[in-house]
Amino acid sequence: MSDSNGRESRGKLTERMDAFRAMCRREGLKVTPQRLAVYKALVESTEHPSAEAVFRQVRKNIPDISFDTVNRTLLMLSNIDAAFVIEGTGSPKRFDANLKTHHHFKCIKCKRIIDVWHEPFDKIQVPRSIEEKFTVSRKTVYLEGICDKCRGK
Amino acid sequence: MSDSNGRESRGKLTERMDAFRAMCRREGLKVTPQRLAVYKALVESTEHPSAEAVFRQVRKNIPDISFDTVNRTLLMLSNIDAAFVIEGTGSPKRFDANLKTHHHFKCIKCKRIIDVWHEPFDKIQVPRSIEEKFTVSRKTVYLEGICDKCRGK
DNA sequence: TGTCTGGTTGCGATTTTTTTACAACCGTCC
DNA sequence: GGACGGTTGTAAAAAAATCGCAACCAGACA
Repeated sequence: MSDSNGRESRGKLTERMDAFRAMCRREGLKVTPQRLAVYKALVESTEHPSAEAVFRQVRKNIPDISFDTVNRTLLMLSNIDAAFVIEGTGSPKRFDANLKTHHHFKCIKCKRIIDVWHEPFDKIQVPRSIEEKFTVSRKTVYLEGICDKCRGK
Repeated sequence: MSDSNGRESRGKLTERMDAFRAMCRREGLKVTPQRLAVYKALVESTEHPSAEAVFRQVRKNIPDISFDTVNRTLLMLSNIDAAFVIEGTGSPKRFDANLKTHHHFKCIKCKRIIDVWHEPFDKIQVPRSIEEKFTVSRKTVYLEGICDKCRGK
């Protein structure tokens, strides 16, 4: 179950953590406290955080974790399709563990990334000419511009 | 006029260069040999090159140009809407001077970016809820996956 | 055409972001 | 409980982007 924003409700966190453990085992990856903490931080964030931001968050609970481990774990998550790197036009990489089909708007001023929930976007059909040649693993609508907070300036 | 790929035909290069001169003047920017060379290299490329790649190309004609100038010029081009930074999920930034509405497929293995020309994608409508709050300056469909050349491996 | 002015360039140095190497460590399996 | 092999932390460096400044030159005007 999810709320109107499509975000998993709080009670589902335990379930997602369990599912994550299962994914790791399925992939032959060890379930370590660091990985659990990184995944949890990403799932709980609504900010589409960078590795640096996840690092800051995770460090509150595991002060000795290294940035490298956080970064490697995030890349691992996108490898096993437990999360993905958000499309966008600049560094640093930004991550998202919300696997429900949705889209993004990115403010080019404040770099904020806002979820866009819009049925018609979900239904776009990849043309056959592409589907025949390429294996499309991700399709999404990407919007860019100025957000409400930055527009006033 | 453009061919079936939407790419400007060769004979139009002079026109585009003239148009670029005009854009610079309109923006109060000086027309320098470096800027002309960078813009020309980007227009002539079909590779959606990175700053580094444009740098390598431009250096063939202007051996003493600095990377910094190339990079600054590319960012300038996107500022005046003569080009844009391509959406995508990793560094380095990739640029595109083809302003005709089109979309991209990016191969996550070889990082190649392929133009996607597909009418229905051009017609997607930004939902009112977004349009009311934000100023959308760019909207595009972004596809990601494995390209034909990488699939065999 | 010569001169002036302010934007532009090239350089060097820095910051930011990402990646690598490797020894110590610790989940997992038996 | 013990062994194996993947994982972690550390330090270092590679990759990418940015900054400050003196010399330079495109554009404007005489």
